[in-house]
Amino acid sequence: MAQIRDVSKLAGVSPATVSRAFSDPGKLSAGTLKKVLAAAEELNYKPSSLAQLFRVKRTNTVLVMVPDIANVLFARVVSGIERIAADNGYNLLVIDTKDNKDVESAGIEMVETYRADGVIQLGERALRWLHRDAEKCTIPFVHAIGTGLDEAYPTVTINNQAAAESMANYLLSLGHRKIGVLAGIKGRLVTQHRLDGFRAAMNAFGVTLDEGLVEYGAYSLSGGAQSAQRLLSRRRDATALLAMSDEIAIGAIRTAQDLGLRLPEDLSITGFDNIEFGKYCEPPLTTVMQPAERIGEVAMTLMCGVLRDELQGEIHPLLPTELVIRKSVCRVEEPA
Amino acid sequence: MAQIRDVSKLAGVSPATVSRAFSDPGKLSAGTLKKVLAAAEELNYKPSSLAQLFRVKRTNTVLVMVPDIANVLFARVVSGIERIAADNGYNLLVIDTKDNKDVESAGIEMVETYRADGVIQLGERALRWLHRDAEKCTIPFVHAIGTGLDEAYPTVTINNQAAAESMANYLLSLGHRKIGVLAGIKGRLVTQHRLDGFRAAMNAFGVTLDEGLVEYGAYSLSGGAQSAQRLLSRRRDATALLAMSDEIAIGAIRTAQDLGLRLPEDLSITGFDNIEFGKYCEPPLTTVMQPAERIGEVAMTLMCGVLRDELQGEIHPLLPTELVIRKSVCRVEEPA
DNA sequence: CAATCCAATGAAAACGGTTTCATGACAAGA
DNA sequence: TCTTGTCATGAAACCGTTTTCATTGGATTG
Repeated sequence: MAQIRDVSKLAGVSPATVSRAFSDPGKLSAGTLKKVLAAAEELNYKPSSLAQLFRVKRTNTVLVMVPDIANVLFARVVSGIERIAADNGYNLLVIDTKDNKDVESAGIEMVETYRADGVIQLGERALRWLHRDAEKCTIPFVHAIGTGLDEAYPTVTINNQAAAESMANYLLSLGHRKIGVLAGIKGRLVTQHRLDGFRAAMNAFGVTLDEGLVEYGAYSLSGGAQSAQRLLSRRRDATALLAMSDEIAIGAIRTAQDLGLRLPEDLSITGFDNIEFGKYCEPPLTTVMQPAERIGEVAMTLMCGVLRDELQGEIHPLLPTELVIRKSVCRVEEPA
Repeated sequence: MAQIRDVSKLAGVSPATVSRAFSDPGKLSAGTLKKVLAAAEELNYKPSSLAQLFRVKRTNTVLVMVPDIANVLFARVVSGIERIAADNGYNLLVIDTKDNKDVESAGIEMVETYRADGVIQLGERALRWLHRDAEKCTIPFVHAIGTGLDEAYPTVTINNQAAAESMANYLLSLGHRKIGVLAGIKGRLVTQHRLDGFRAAMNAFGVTLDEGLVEYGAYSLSGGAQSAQRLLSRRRDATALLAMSDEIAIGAIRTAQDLGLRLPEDLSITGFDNIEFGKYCEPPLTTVMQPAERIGEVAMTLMCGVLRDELQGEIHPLLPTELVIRKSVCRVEEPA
């Protein structure tokens, strides 16, 4: 590969001039610029990013840490991040953390050792706190699909509590009182918040949450199928199941159907996220829309702000969710 | 951030020694090593990747170009790539090409300008050929989920023709003769190959493909729904629909159900890929398994081979597929 | 004991750009 | 005409490592 020196020689100018021809063409006279560009073209010269980045000590790269890249929701968020990153000339380094603490903390190191300018983390834990000296950890950091709204770093997520509450309200308004909950993973804050929202809605309706009707499990199809299996084999009095993700819901639908239940007549089921598959289920899934791509876009936009040191506006945006009513829920006859 | 010079001063050695303490500790005497490590620890020194990489002219990074990162199948392949990359100390730069030629050709430039050591491309077009001088384009390149088996660079994919053929055979063996095809995008080679396999199977059974029964469309849920809509509104004599992806199939199931068809009694439907959702459909989808994660793993393994210049063995592996029989297909009564 | 060899280390030259600072030419203003 | 300012350009320092090559002292060999 040709180097700047080769070009400068061929064009009869200094390396500095060649450098300027690429980084700040306005600084050169028209004649020199043309000469340099011609020489560069002839030698097929392209500045080495490695050398450039090393010199300016920026990588133009942001690291995205995903708990599971194969998960539909996360993949959509990444897609949104990617779009904005591309628009702003950033590259994306993607790491699938597999929920593993060690690889998460490696992320910080990547910024400290200049492999990335900042990190966007998706999901529960804010890896920032894994740093041995969290208070002093000042790397550019954005947390998406998480929960820490009171943190110093930007976060972008939805109001999980309110979203769950609105879904519960919908169910309640249709007469459901015995509502089972297919919760996600037990310790998770998201799970907690959504459960809180559910509880709040129930309380407002004067009914208290029956702990026997909540079942925890993985945020996945099989997790949903299993949770539903456990719940349904224990309790058959629920008229509706509120699942904490569409995947859980779809898994539950499978189980319910295998158990011979008619949906939604015998059992209403609701999801959360609004992934595309929900629309194609049988019955089509009633759910709450979470703007996944948008979350990614906003997260990356915030990251751009941080990196350019011109962050402005809300740094804890709460993106709007929306009830998506399809056919997996029906009215339940009020007991006489 | 502390630099090598700071550490060397504190430890009372030369920068070279500090460098060796990290890159090749065996070269140092036990005493010096301990001294250096202690000094580094005290200053919280970590070598700057940027400087290291610049010096050695490698990035330890491979670029992955995905047509659509939010697509379930591609996301799984990326997941496989990621696993192997992590195991081998490589980072992954991910670009969502959106099927856009311009961003695809930018990928080559990223290698030429030292932003990545090589590129793995997923999907149809081998971007390598976008290079202005393809023959001379010698960047490390691996093509996955593509088709060019005769190329000079490694490829990893499945035998699309054989896979489609086996599915068609299965359908034929159950008595189906009027089989509709929900093909993917028309120009695509994958589509072509799968169609070839289908045609071969039909011919072997002595029935010729009815062109009126093939419908092209996007490889997506909505694409499948629309293709099915078009096909079914035109022709109602098909007893089975062979879809070229699970998403197409699931979209078609929705359409068929909306049309009031009972599945599989009135219409059998088959998919392709074996994404997880297929298992949870109603009816559960009969499909052909494509080992997505494995494809990713193999692709990255090949890339490691190329980068280390020790490529050995088959460079055009054809990964095994497998018929996954569930419930979306039933036997059709032979006409008397 | 002298001659060799080896292991441990340091000095300094890369790596390929960017950027600062100096210089010279030329135009405008006094 | 002399001064001042501006613009285009070049020389050289610099970014933080790695790596080559030279040096030293101690161990090994004949």
